[in-house]
Amino acid sequence: MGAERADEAAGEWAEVAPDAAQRLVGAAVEAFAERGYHATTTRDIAGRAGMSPAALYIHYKTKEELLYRISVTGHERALKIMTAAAGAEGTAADRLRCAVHAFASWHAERHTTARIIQYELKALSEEHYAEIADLRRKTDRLLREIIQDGADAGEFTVRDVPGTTLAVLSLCVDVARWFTADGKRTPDQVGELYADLVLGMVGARRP
Amino acid sequence: MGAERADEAAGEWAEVAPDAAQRLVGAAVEAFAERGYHATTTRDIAGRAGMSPAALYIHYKTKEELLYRISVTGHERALKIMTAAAGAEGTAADRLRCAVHAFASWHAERHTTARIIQYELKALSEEHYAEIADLRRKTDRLLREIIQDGADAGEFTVRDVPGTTLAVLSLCVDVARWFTADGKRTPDQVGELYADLVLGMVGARRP
DNA sequence: CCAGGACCTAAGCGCTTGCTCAGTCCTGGG
DNA sequence: CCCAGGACTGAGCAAGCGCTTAGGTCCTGG
Repeated sequence: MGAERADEAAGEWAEVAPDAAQRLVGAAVEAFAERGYHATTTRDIAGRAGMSPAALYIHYKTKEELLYRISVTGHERALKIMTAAAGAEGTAADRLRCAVHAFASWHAERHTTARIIQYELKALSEEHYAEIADLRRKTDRLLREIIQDGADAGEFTVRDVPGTTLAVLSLCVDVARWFTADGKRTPDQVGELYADLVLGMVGARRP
Repeated sequence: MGAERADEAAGEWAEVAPDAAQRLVGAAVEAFAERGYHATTTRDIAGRAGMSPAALYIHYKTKEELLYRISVTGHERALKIMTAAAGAEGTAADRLRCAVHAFASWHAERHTTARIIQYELKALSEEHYAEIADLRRKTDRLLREIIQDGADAGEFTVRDVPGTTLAVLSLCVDVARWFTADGKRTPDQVGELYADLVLGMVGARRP
């Protein structure tokens, strides 16, 4: 059965209580990432968590609430990563390297969660979407500030700061689409490669 | 009604005959791009095309066949763009600039079609997916050859040719996710920006 | 020892889905 | 004029959907 794999996935959601709710969110992440939100049935989620379909509704009001919880948690974690990188010591190039490495490798390491939060936004309710959009704008702003700092300091050569910010975020986010655990690159190697490529994009590649 | 907008979208599918089949594929592109394949109903597609639900099945055997047709046509067009760029005259840098500009701006211009062919692959049947995967590998190979040429000629500074190829493709493909017609950038401007950024990635930015 | 709440299930409701089919309409060749 | 055949529709089927309800079983504290 898939119950064991669902338990593995639930490791990322260790702070969710009670245990049944944690198993359900783990199962939902797995199923949503594999098949997509709309193609996943509540019966499938409950089955992966080793429960009857009705058990889902004791812990979550609707299927959409499950998606929302996953989305909030994921976005908060992504924002935290970007905040840490933006607040680090060093030159703008150091901070950009750090941010891209962390952001890209997170999208590889947690590609199941990342896939859901990046590609199922349209399945959220309007109110929930608005909340998520706010978190996304904050992440965007942090990265833009790093790039703007580097441009102001003459470290970077950037023609279009918002456009470059968009491209860098887009590059990192799309890792979730193509990354597979059985590929030839580890998440850390992806982070390394991407940090290097992005420093090239802003004209600040190390010698 | 949405029928007029579906007709507009069908302009891209001018060679599809008869007329009803063309309107249906236009309506399907619009609906799939807006809501996603699984969230789109056959009733919705038929309705946008101004027909009854049953009319769809005269021209297409299943809903999946409609997705498959869109996917094949889209991938063939993307491959054609990449082939043209790869076969152009000039240095590797010229060809890379040309390829990225064309590929990225196509993903912006035709972002509805592109969104479907890039993000609904998992909804295809196994046989159809295999056929599409072949087209994707060809596109990938063409871009990799350009980058390899530039690296061999000493025009580019690239540590990891397959990895860089993956990143460049990923960057262009993801345009389909974020691009909207009412944004502040035209498809051509996106192509321009992206070509410039990618030349930076390979360490060959023009002065 | 048992009351009561937390947790879970079997069964199933009302609805929507992809798809079918008998029959109607329309067009063009004889 | 007729009528063959393709395009299309109205009605609807079987299956599957999200979600609810009635009723159990267990665990805990008094």
